[in-house]
Amino acid sequence: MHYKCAMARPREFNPETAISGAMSIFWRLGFKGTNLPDLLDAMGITRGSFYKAFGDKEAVYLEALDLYDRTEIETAVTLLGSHQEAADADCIARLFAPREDDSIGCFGCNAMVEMAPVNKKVAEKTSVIATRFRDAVKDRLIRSGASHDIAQDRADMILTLYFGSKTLAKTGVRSGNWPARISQILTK
Amino acid sequence: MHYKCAMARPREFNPETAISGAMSIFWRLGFKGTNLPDLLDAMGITRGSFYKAFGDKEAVYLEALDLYDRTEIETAVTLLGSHQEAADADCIARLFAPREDDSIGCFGCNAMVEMAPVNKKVAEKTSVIATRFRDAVKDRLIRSGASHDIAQDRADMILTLYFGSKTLAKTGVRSGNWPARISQILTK
DNA sequence: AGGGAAGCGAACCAATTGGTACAAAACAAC
DNA sequence: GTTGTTTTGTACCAATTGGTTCGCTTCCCT
Repeated sequence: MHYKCAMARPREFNPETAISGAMSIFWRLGFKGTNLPDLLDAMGITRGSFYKAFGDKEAVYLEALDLYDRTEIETAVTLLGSHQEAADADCIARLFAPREDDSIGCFGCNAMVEMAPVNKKVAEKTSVIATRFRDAVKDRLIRSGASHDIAQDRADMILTLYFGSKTLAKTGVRSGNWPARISQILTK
Repeated sequence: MHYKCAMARPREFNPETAISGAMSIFWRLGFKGTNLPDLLDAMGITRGSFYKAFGDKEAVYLEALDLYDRTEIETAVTLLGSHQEAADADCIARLFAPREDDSIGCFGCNAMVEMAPVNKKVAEKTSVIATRFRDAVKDRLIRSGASHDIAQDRADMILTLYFGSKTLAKTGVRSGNWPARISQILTK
């Protein structure tokens, strides 16, 4: 007789790794632009494991967004939180630096545009991500001595510029010299 | 015997009106998010007419982008070109005013995010649209006495803010008081 | 009036979509 | 080794996808 049997056959894949693969392809191709075969390929698992472990495509997309929040956004928030960096402007401008492939943009921004208007859960997550990012900028400015209102206003501006620059980068439209521009904003 | 017969049976629909309907639904749902039945419904025509008149779904999407350029963008460019409006800041801030339904964002921005990285023609058109918009801002600032470099920089900034604000609006993230912000940018 | 060119719309199509079923396989506990 | 439980992978599925075919209709032109 048995009382419990925690795990019969162990997983052959690492869920975190699989979600990371999902994030990559969703980031590049979007939700509707990614079909199951390609998604499974990117995750390195087969259909059976996919549906058993995660439920369905939407659930994986939401998990990918969570991972994005825990990694990319977290990195940015941490960077903003550490004052070892030189000036606020340099620290913030670093967030605007070009990536390996600018045409993929920002996953959060992509999700906002493609999915937020038609999927409440995505709308909620992307809204939280944007707010978290903005608040990290705001908190840093407050710690640097800005008033609450000034910090709020500048953080709003920087968040908006961030999303705009990531969007424009997807068509290859260059949008100028960010370090100079950010410091200009921060000095009014 | 006949030599030419330009048109046997006349169209029962207005192509411009049909494309306008296509623009509406593509704007709201995106390219991949719009299926043929719904697209045909929005255009008010049937499959036969659709493929005969336009070719395929992609061609209609490109036509819709052209229409967007000729109407929405043209309106903005014209507004920027007329100096009957009061201050530059007020004129530009008007472009940031909320629309009936903010969750649809800006069609050009949506196209940039969803399609530009995977469709060269869309990338080209959206790039042209963004550039045209930016140049209209720049030209206005130059006409108001700004130097070329200053005008270029401020127009870049405003374009980026525009795209960012339209993206953020899709999740309902409010991004503040635009008239004040624009005038702040224009006065350095 | 009648010939011919074009628009129209429904029936049809192959391919792809996301998702399920189920048998074989792998392991822990006994 | 046997049993029980879970993962895995393939075969399968219905529904939907964008697109084509083709007979019927419309109406310009002589």
